[in-house]
Amino acid sequence: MAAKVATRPPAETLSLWKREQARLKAFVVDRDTEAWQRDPAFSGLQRVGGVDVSFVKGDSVGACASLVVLSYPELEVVYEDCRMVSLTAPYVSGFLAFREVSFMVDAVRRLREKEPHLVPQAGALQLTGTFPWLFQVLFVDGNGVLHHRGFGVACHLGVLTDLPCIGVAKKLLQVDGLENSTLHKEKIRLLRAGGDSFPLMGGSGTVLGMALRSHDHSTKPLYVSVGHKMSLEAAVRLTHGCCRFRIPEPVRQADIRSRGYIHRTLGIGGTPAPGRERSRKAPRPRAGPEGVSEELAGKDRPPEAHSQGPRTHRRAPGPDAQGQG
DNA sequence: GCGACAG
DNA sequence: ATCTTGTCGC
Repeated sequence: MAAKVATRPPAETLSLWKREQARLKAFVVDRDTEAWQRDPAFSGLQRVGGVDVSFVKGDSVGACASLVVLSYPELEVVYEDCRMVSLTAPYVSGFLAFREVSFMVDAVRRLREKEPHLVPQAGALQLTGTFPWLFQVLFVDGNGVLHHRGFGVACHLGVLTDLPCIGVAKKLLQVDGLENSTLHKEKIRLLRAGGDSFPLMGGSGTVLGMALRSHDHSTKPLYVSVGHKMSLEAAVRLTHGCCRFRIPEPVRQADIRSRGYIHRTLGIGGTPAPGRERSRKAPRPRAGPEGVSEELAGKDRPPEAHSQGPRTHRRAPGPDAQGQG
């Protein structure tokens, strides 16, 4: 049965949420805090994470939250955690975090708890200093400081977990004077190669984020903004370095896997199809967080097979990611 | 009434 | 955010 979640929150609630955003915003660090972030080749970066929440169609409560960890620079999945959750807050633009962020924090906490179990081959993972985060930066589906009040979900998650976070949105949030104008579209047209970008300046003269052409064969840009503990420049450069396709691989894998989990668990649509769960050829019912298995690791083929076409060389994620001004 | 609306 | 179907290119 498709349960329903509260409709639009009363103004009083939104007021509280705004206050909470303002309170937490003071903790955002919008500069590089880690050595690898300043390294031209991101030397020392070994693990990148991605989070996403997918929804059950026709059900405003049921969803799947997922966290994946990928190796860098190979971008192969080494960890996956999918979990069914019950949403309590509706989606309100500007308040996305209040709908999704708690599940993401939970997933991070689960990983941190079972992390000692997972640290694999001692040689393969040379995390110097080693309070060994299994991942060192988290990609978030949504904006960071590019937000109505400068505190999008990527900032929110960053502050709550104290982790470096990058906000990656697929559409421009038209805020602080930013608009999807003719001029904006023209700037997009001028992005020629993967890694090209231009700054998004708010009315106050501050650069809120960057529009990034994530790879050579992508026309629609990504909108990258600082979440936490990372400079915008490093965020853009790393985002480019994590794009096999338009969407950064950590977020893309989190999305694919959370949707797949829903599909396998509930069947097509929102109908709990009891027959489907087991009748499928895969006898293995679940792939839980435990999976650091090889089957989970490299076994998926990207849907967009043509994107990796004749052009063999990707741009090295080097100092070429600046683009227009 | 019109336009905007991260996910 | 969500689904579907077909089509194209390699």
